[in-house]
Amino acid sequence: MSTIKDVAKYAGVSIATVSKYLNGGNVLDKNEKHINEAIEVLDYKVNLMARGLKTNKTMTVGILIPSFVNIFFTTIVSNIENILLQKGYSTIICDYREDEELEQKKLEFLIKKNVDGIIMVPYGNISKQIQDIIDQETPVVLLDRNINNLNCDVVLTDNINGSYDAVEQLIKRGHKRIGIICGPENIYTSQERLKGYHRVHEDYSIPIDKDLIKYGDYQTESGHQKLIELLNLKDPPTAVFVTNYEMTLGAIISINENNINIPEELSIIGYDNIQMAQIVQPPLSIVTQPMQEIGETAAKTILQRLRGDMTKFPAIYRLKSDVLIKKSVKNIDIQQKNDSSNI
Amino acid sequence: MSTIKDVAKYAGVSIATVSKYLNGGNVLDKNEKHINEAIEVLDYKVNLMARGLKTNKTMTVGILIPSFVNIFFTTIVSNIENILLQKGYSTIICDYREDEELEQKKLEFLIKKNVDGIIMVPYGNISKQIQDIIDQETPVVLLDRNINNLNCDVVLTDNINGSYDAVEQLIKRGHKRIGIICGPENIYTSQERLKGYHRVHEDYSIPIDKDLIKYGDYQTESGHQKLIELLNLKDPPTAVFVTNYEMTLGAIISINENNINIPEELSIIGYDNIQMAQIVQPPLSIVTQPMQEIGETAAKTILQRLRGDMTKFPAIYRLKSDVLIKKSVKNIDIQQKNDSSNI
DNA sequence: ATAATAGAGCTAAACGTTTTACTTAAAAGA
DNA sequence: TCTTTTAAGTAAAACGTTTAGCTCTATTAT
Repeated sequence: MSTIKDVAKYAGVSIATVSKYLNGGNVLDKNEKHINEAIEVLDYKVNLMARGLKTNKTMTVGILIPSFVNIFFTTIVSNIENILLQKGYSTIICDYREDEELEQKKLEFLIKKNVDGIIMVPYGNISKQIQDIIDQETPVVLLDRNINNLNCDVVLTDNINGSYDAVEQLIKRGHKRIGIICGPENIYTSQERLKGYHRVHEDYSIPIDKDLIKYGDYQTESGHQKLIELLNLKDPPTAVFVTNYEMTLGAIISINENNINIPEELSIIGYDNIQMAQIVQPPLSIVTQPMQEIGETAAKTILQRLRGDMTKFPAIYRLKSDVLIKKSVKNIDIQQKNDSSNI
Repeated sequence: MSTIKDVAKYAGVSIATVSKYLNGGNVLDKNEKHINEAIEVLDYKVNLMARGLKTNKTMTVGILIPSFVNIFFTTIVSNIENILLQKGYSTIICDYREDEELEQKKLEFLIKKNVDGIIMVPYGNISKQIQDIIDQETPVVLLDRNINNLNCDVVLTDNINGSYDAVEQLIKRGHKRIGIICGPENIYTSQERLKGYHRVHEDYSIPIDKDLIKYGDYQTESGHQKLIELLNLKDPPTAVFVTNYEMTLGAIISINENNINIPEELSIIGYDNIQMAQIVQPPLSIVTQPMQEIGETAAKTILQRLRGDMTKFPAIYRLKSDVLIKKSVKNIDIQQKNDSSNI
């Protein structure tokens, strides 16, 4: 492996001149030519370890997500990675398999690796560690979930209004008993999505039956389980809103297992992931999040901070989600009138 | 940030002694105590750049996959990452979005990052680059796809027999006109899966109708498209074998769009990903690959090579896949007899 | 008692860069 | 023409480690 020394010797200039040129400095035209030729001939590649040692930069961003097998997060990561790469940054991507302890360990690991910045989806009780990292001048961008009382840039989806809009669509189609399968009570997105459910009920003056609110754990199996619980209620809901992708999958499995006729017997709105929405019959209504935009915003924000630009810190980006209503939702206004006349 | 110098001073020993201790050397008990105390008090963390500069190791493995949004590959990556992390290696994971040019660029990027080894799923015409990398003593492990005439460790699934077994199940249930949706003709797994299809037909002395062989591109849309083409044949197949996850998804979409009754009108066997197999009604028969084992094997192999152990190079690991037959496959032996008696 | 050996510690050089402070040459100004 | 300014080049130190080769002390063998 040839070094900058070899290049300098070959080009007939000093090491400092080569280094200067390599880092965008001005050199005489003839020297530029010689240096370029030397680099070409010697197949010179800068040693990033040596450079990093001097500059105290690794040109690396750590990314920490709950799971590699969650298409929502990997889509975002793919976008982030591509943007950062273009700017010369590489990424170390870790998942913590939805494990609080592993989350801490992997975060430590990233710090030990001297990453210049971190983009992460927080999960457990990790705000102190994050604060320490920020205090040591390493920028952090939070993804998807906010942490209160933490001065940190964060990119969120507007979960409250996404949820609000979805449930509103159900209400407008005559549904009054609407089940919701939430995530864990202590998770940010879960709280927000439930809040949207509450608000829209309030705004339309529809009382909420506590039995219709089920708390899952954002995993497939809990979606499966909680949907059955909803169906087994004495007075079951006419529609169900499932608040993440995995649980939606679980709910669909339940529906298939029990041969429930969608939307005749039950209307359903799910969350995320358009692919699944397409293969389910009838087409599934969903709340979609702007995954590309989330990735872009996170990447741009960390790049800004890495540049040393701390304007508007801490920045909160709250991106809009979209509600796509398909055939999995039934308009029951008419039927309900029939029902009441039958009584 | 405190350095090894600070630790040495605090502990009252030389830098060399601290370094030796840090790297597993023996020191006097009292010195060990002092050094540990110093590390604790000063919150010392070894500077990996400096270490890397000296040792010429980055303790980093590059991983290159076709797509971050492909659950087959991300599952494998997750397994690899976790094993490598335990051994102190970090990973730089890249995807090339099924783009030959990007594949080359990202591979170069990994090399520029001085990774100690590479695990990758090859795609385009990249054997020369890989050979160069191996020649420069950087170990490479190929995943999922083999490249002929390249001396390189490789971890494969036994695609031929996986495909053979799947189609055999169809034949045993009386199917004689079996459609196959293959991947691109130039891709290794695609060729192997088609080979299995050919072999089993040969072994059961069933002639192959060329019209029943369709070449897709391993993307969702081609599965969608090719299934329709199969259905529109004058003499359509009674069963279809779809040879990867995305195309299976596409095929399911077609089936739903056209309200085709599975398995009454068509039997189907898909590929990979158990989650989807569960949400489809009736339950989908699939060929599953041992993703955990693939990841483990790849990780262990690269670790072995990084250790300098070159026994049995180049090693070829050929792991078995499994065929799960569910209700999406119909036994048409009886019906066929009826059919013929009706003629 | 002395020589040989083993074990631990130490000094100093090296890894490949960047960067500061300085030198030199050329261009501009008086 | 002589001085000042500007631009480019250079020597050398520094970044934080590892490691070869040496010294010193304590133990073992003779």
